[in-house]
Amino acid sequence: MAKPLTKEQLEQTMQQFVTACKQAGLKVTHQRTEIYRHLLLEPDHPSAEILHKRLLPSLPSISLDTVYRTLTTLEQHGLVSRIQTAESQARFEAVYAPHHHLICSRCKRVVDFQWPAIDRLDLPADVSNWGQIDSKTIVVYGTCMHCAGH
Amino acid sequence: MAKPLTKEQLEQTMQQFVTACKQAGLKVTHQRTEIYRHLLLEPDHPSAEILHKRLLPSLPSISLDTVYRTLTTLEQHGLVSRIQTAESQARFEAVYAPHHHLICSRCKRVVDFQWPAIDRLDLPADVSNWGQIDSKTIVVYGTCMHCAGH
DNA sequence: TTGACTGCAAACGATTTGCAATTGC
DNA sequence: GCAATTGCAAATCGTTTGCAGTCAA
Repeated sequence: MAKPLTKEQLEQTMQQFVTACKQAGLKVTHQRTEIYRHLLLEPDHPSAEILHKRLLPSLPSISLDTVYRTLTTLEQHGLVSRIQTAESQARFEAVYAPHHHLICSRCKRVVDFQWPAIDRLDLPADVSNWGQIDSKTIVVYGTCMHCAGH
Repeated sequence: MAKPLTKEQLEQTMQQFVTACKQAGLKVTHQRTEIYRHLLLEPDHPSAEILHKRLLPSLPSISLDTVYRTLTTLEQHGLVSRIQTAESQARFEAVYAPHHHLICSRCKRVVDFQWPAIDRLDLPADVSNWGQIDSKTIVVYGTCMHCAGH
């Protein structure tokens, strides 16, 4: 279900990120690459605050508002997505292959899963009257094994 | 896609609400019934603030914090649900039949739709290793007809 | 060099809280 | 009458913003 990137995949994705930034007219700053790299390294949908804490050891001077600003900028350029939870803090992830979310109601941890069968399935007919569809994501709520006890 | 309640359905649902409150040991206050009634009357997933504005004509003294507190209380008792959007303000709805959400990226309006085919479908096998599933909801992002232009 | 980006501090908006008065049971 | 609930005001939390200095191109 989870998918840690290999060293090569990480390098390659970082290269693509740099290219995408340049194409978008965004400057490739140390802060931006580090933020993106950490999103890839620990793809557990961290909040801006958590991400900031993770960045401090390698970038002691980075400020929380830069993290916020960068995530917002990258989101606007489709490189990062802000995910929908019922919590107060927003959570972020690097954009990649279509996937869905399992959210534990207790620990609030978000885990990705794939469900190709759904991705292929067409929405009900009457939805097409509503408008133009961009994405569909399944959000599953429950209690994870860890929280359930054993 | 949308489903306004008939007068009888509204009455009946309100009765069930009162019963559920009593069963949960919650006092049936005027504020609580009005909040719940308005969620049923205009099932457009209002934010606490919008709901508060709607309540003011009939309950001029109701405060915004009571609306927040009540929604949180009712949510804890499973009578209301807080829905997941990528916005800063939370949105709420009365709990009822399983349904899914269409969210317009421009106007942020949330519309319900049914998709029984999905409700029946089992999740991928490996998800069962994750834990106990409570609910699954599809969140569809796109641009509604109204915003798209014609 | 120069405009985009950053860090700082202060502002902001959404939501929560402590407390005294009020109300349902 | 008593505990739960409310309204008020103030506090809190997450996030955004103005500004002056800094850095990638």
